[in-house]
Amino acid sequence: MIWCVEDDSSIRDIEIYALCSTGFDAKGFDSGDAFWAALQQEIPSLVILDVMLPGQDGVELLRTMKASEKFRDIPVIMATAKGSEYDKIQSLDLGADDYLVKPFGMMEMVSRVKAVLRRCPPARKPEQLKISGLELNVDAHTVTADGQHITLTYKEFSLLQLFLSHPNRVYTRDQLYETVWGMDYVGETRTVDMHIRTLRQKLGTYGSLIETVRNVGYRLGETP
Amino acid sequence: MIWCVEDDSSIRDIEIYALCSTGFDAKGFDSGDAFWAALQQEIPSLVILDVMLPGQDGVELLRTMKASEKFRDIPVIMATAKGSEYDKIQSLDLGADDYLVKPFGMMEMVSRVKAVLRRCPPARKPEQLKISGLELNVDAHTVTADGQHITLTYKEFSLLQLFLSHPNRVYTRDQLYETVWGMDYVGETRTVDMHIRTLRQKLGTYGSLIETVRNVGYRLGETP
DNA sequence: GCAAAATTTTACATAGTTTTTACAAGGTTA
DNA sequence: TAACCTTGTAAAAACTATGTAAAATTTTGC
Repeated sequence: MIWCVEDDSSIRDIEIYALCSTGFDAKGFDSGDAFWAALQQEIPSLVILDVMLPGQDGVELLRTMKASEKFRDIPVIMATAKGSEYDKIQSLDLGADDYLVKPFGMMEMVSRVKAVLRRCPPARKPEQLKISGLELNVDAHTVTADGQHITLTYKEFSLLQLFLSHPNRVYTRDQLYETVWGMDYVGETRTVDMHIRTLRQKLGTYGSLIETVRNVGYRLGETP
Repeated sequence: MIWCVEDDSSIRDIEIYALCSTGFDAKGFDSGDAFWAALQQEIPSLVILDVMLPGQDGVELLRTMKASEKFRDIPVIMATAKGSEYDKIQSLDLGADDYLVKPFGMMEMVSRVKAVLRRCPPARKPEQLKISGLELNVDAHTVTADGQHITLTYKEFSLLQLFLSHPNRVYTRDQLYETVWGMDYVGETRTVDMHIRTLRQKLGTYGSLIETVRNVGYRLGETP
């Protein structure tokens, strides 16, 4: 998914059209604010960012993105009518991957998008789930609390993974059983409770993050 | 080491000067042939390639490099007076990482070099994999532990190579089987476990680096 | 084609995990 | 407060994945 942030709708539409007809999936935003709001929901694979924008300035947005752990790795191509060397250097040194000066050809834009993406695809980072000092690494299948390694069994790990992927959400025992055990929960058994217990114990201080919701199930709170 | 391939010595010298004064290590070549000859000896970390060159044409050189397994991954920035969109697209689609149109500012060039290198992290050579005292050489197909040579069979070597290429990551038996054996793992067979065992034995002290993740698979830890 | 090496299968032991059982503790409701 | 229900806790029982050894099979080198 490629995002085009550009206030001039005619340019934006052409960009999106050019990208889509090349086989990319593209979406447009007419202001920095709209872009920033959408960014909280979804991570695009590349952003074409206009410098002169209503709302937040493109360079400011770039600076904020590169300062953020979460958005740092999103490739950015700046696009603007400001073609001075200073402008280019500023953006590139801030972390932009390329800089296009308007008016630019759509074919060139597409080629540059491809060139940048060619270098980025292995942008896969290890899937990490984290809440306060509690970290779970899916790839390594490890859990650490304040950097200290914690040994969990398979079921315990699965439980914690489920909780961490949806903090604050309450899971009934049925749901937990069906998700982690992959079977229907027929009822009278203390298996889930048992595992919650051992998990809480092993998590030490962070064990209290797992809250009991009486008559419903369990939930992972975000604050200790 | 950054290489500037450019027949105009005044431009070449400025480029080299700009790069060197930024802290890069730069070297110049005045013809495609000289560049190509040097390439057989050493792999630069980036090449700035002029299009109009005596001897071999820059675009031709680019095409040849990208067709070669050995040189494919070297980042290339094309630099030329030919600024037509067609020229840019051609080079970018051939695999160039950026395209500079002369006359360009040296500061911009340096920023673009940095931008490209940022995305092509370390030109890591995968032929030497190492963890603590355990070394695996892909080219020589040898393994040493604290300098002591260890004889591994083909499967054992492949397994260890896979582990070393992604330390800490857990591999399920399915994944190991599919990667090393190249077939679908149907299930009930102890083949993988068996090979893990012999591998552990042969690695001696380092055998304990291969950790069992119960119900999941195996992982190569980074610390003994 | 034979011997040696490598690989795979088989079978069993073992260690660790998972589940069950039983009861205690703590809330909730009448 | 008592009866009732839900959840926490502990230990034992049941179970299962993995370690291990040796035999069976395939591949390789000569």
